[in-house]
Amino acid sequence: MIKITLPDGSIRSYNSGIKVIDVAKDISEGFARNVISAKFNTTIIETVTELTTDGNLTLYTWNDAEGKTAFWHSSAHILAQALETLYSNVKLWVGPAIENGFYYDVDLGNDTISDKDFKTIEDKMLEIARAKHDFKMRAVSKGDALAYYNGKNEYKVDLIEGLDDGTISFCDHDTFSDLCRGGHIPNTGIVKAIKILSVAGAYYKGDENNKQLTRIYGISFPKQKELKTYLERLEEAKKRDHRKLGKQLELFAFSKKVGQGLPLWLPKGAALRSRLEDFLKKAQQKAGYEMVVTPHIGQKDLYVTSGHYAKYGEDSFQPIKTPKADEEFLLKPMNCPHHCEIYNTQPFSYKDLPKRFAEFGTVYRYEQSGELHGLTRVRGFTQDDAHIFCTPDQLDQEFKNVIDLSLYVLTSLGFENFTAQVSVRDMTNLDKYIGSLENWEKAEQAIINAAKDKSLNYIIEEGEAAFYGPKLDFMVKDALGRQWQLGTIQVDYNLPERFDLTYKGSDNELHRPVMIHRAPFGSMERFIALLLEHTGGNFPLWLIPEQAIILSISEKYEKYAQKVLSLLENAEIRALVDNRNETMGKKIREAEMKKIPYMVIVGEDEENQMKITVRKHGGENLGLITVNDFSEIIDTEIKKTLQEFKV
RNA sequence: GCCGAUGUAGCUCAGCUGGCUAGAGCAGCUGAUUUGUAAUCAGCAGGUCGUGGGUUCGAGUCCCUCCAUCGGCUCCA
Repeated sequence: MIKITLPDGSIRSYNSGIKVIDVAKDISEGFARNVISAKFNTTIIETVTELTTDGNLTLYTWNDAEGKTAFWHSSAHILAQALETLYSNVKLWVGPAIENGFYYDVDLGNDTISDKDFKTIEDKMLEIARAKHDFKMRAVSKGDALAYYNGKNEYKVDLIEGLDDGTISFCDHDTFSDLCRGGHIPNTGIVKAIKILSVAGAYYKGDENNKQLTRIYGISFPKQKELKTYLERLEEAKKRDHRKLGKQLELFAFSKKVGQGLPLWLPKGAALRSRLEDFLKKAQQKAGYEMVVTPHIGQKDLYVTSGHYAKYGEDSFQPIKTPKADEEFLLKPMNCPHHCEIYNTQPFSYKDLPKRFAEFGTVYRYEQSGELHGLTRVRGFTQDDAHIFCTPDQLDQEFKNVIDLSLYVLTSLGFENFTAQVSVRDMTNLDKYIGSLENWEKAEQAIINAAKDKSLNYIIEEGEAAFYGPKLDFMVKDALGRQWQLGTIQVDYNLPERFDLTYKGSDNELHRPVMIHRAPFGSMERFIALLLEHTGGNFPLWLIPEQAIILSISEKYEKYAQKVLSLLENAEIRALVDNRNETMGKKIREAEMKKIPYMVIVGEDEENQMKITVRKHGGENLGLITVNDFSEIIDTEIKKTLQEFKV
């Protein structure tokens, strides 16, 4: 009898139906344990492996993350075999499962792969899959493993050299063998549908000084139908792409002439953006921030003092020369140095702190051209920046306050599925961090406590902290599932030191304040991009450029339409009139495509009764109502989505 | 920056293996129509086919350069 722990934790016992195919060593979590590849009856197992603990078998199915990982990792093996068959000089590096699918990094020698070759690769993979080869794990000694790859594949040799003898295993299927730590489906036949998605260059070990390998991305499924659904979803997601919507809704544009990565905000986009700024300004004012304004450039010396010049100087925009030979300015890549200098304009006592300087500060960074991406990654962008200068004792409370503000911002705009990434020190390499151990300890605890306290969905990333302090970043996914960082909260012990910032303590001695960098939106550009993708362009009513469009049934009602417009304007509703000589059907269609939330229809009936007919975006008809009623509907909806920030 | 792909009218796209004055729909303009909940009809106008060079009797189509965009890599708000 074999007991099976199901993914939900429940245990089921079976007398038969499980057929153990193979046992090998699995080192996936750094320790050896037995692995059993199993078949369950013959049908259910589209499933996947196989972990034994205390003689129990944990069965993962296609619906578990672990199951998908094993499924896709196994698919990567099939891809590798296909590539070895099709390309004679191929050298394999690694082929892991990723969130959606898998990839394999290979050195193709002199061969290249382009999307014209995808079909051939897919066909070869399907051929291998259909043959139902079993995946078999096999423990191999370090010597044997090295001997196998020596002279044939320097990448694998390099990898094996870093491994401990006794932890090395291979996976075989058909005539194909690959160094592998395990996690497979029982056989290749379970993979029924395969799509090669793209090729890309990827640096060996992710280091851009190394050779660039070819990375082939693919996805596979146990059923053809699932592949079809997946590809359809991908198509759907592309429709929500902020670049497409931004053009369609006339929010922003790019111009080759202005330069890549430099967005131009069109009237509607600019209005939306300033509405967002006002929203945050209002909350920040309540939270005790003071607005400041600083120039877009600064002397080179400013960034030498801050240390940014040494770090980014080479990669930034070239210095701006002036008629004076020895004078140099830089476009500002960040606002912090300017804000430090604002702090330095007057002496502060501990009673004055915290000081919170906020600015919508536009910064410029010379990002690599291949990195630019719509509004999410640009070369000129505006941060909703603020720097808080406080005493070490105030850090805890300030951090909590900033999280409150960030949460207010994110939830007010409908972001619910965000994660918080807490970046702390690499404890094995403490030398690279500046600031006292005690302060770091305090700050890291402050962040983790705050994250717990606010019951954030957070993960702790060790070693991800900047050299100057720990941080917490809010991460959000775009329409295609790519993660982006939005808001950020960073503790900084470095700049106060470099700019020699001080305050007078109760002991009449000078002390060093702690600095917090924070930006709840992250940047206006990226935030609006992700908001576009989240809402599909159906922004909250308080934010959307046009709240209502007045559609006249015919040109005969133009006067009445204009009258309604002025009434709506008086009620502070953003509206426009479509009085073109077109049919109602067409006007509605266009208003729908522009995603205008309310369509106000005026014709003979409306004019006679001094009322309006209202249709909501999507089709709901609110019937014949007065302008006052409509105005109240709008007010109510806005109040529902836009709450005041409470300190 | 690197690997791969793409670039035809304001927008979305056709244009096969190189062959007459480069096409369509939408948007625009003009006219007709005066419209009741997702496209009224007709006409007109609109393009140095991303840029520069090359091959050819002939290039939107083939080759090279550069620019921009897209998918990744490294980096990051």
